[in-house]
Amino acid sequence: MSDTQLKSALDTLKTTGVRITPQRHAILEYLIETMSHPTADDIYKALEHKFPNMSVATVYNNLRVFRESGLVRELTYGDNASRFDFVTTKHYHIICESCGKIVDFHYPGLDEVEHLAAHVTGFKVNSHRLEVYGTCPDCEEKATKLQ
Amino acid sequence: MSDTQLKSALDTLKTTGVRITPQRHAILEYLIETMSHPTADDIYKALEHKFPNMSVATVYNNLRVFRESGLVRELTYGDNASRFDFVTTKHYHIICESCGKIVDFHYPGLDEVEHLAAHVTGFKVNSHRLEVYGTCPDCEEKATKLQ
DNA sequence: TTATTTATTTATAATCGTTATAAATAGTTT
DNA sequence: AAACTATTTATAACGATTATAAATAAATAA
Repeated sequence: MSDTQLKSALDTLKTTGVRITPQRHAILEYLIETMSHPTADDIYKALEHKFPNMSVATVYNNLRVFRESGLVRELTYGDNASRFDFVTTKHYHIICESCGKIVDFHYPGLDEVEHLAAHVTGFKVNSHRLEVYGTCPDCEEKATKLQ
Repeated sequence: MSDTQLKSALDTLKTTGVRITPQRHAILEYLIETMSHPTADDIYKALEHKFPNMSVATVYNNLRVFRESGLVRELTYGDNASRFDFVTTKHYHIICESCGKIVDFHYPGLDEVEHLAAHVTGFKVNSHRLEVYGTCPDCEEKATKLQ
């Protein structure tokens, strides 16, 4: 299944005239197979045994290429490093404020909010961002144990 | 009305034992009276005629104090500068992807999303963030004129 | 095939928002 | 007034990201 995802992603790149280099292949592969939401540096470190000479800039450059092709979503967090997410189905994120863990959850699209916002402000709406913040079960348990 | 907002904000600070310095007063005043969502640097520049010797660090320090007191909300945008918003009523933001303008809009709290997320992931939920992205009327008009 | 053009990678320096640090100043308490 | 504490200022440092230029690889033309 993740194999077909990779193939389809490579196809998308090919049809838009983006060359598939070994580095790009590896970054995509890693993004698909990992269940985490890695930073650029995570990816860089995960692949350094395979590409000892790869530059961080290459990771950033290619993540931008993937983002522009719609294959990857960038999750930005203020001063902290962005996290990157291979786009599969539409989902939202819940983030642990204690350890930073990001977990996916599904929710029917909030079309209503978009419509209301468009109506009230006169904007032409493109998209929205929704994130939920809290404490994950692990951190919650640790916190209660300490008391 | 913004006068009572300022007074109540100063009260909040006083009761939590935070000193009210001229700089803090001015920053709060500016945040309340401006209808924009300024960056730390915007605030710094807006007040430099009044406080020629004020340091940028002072602006950042005090915005952090205000945030921790719950008076101010920080809106983070990846690599770009954070924007700061005096907390009045609960509202969401719609952001123009062309010029960066931020406009407020109201929407009944998305409690349902929080509940679902908590249920599905086992997290203890604290808050959420929702933003809508699009093009503001001004930029939309400019875009159509160019064609 | 070889030559030429173009895209990509690498290495490194630069940028920019933000924070840390330490000295100077102002305010509070004794 | 003296001692203590909070705050401001000035400046250096940090860390994520981007810009730059040279080196390399791939694609196309001759």
